[in-house]
Amino acid sequence: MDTAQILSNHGAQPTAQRLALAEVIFSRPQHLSADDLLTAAIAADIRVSKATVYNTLNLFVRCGLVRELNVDGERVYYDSTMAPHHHFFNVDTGELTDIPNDAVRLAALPELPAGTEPDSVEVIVRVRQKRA
Amino acid sequence: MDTAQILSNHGAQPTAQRLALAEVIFSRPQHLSADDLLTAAIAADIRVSKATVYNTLNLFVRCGLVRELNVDGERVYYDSTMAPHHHFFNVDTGELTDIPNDAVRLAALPELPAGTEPDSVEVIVRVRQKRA
DNA sequence: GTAGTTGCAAAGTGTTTGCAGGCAG
DNA sequence: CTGCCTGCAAACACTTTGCAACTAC
Repeated sequence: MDTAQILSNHGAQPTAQRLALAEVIFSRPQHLSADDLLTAAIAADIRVSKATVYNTLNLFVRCGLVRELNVDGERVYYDSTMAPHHHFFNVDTGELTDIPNDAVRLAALPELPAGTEPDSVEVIVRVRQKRA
Repeated sequence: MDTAQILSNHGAQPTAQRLALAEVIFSRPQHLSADDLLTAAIAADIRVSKATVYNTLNLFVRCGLVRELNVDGERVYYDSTMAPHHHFFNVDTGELTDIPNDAVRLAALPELPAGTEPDSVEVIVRVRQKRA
């Protein structure tokens, strides 16, 4: 299935910019900020504006194509992999790496707040540089 | 032990503003944004500026008196409880509630990235309003 | 005195938005 | 034609910073 099909199937109209950005995002599993994506897009000769990058990322999140990651208050990261998994966050370098889902086992979820249903579970393991 | 002692012991000079803000923060377990704290402080007739609220919260984080929470990209929340525990985040209402630490059990941590040591583990269980 | 703290306003960063022009169906 | 998309610049929200006045040891 090609990228245009994937976008359509998720309810996102496959415009030129969105297709090009999707190709960059889904070229490999990665964690990108909006600015990272804009930079990568420009490097790949994609003619796209900052506003469209932001609009597209928000759209992709709503469509379930990418996942939003909040690890530090500075900026939002977007994860090109929707498969459930968790993250290491190196607080010294800002580096984000994946933890396979099966490497983390949670006991049965505690009782949810009244009137709510589960949406997702995110585990962030913060690590720091080991000092020599 | 009084609040001034606690601040001193954590390496924070106990100034009038810091003491007053600490009283608000530690009056009960809660999750506050910087603006929440400023509002609460003003309501409590504490004469303090926005800059000092931000400086104080950052200081308290560095001193290990409060914990920073990143749940949505909008703003940072500060948790008045240092004891290890996790959080429910209601994506519809923005409400944050605690999950007791023992309600979540993690399997042994996966191998950390080379050259790093563990810092902390944060589990966020996102929930949404159950539609009627 | 000296070093650290405060308040104000200005600056900074990341993100969103209003609007005119463009493109697609 | 009509509705959605794009780009630009301006607006925005949150947070940090420069600096002068102040406070505490």
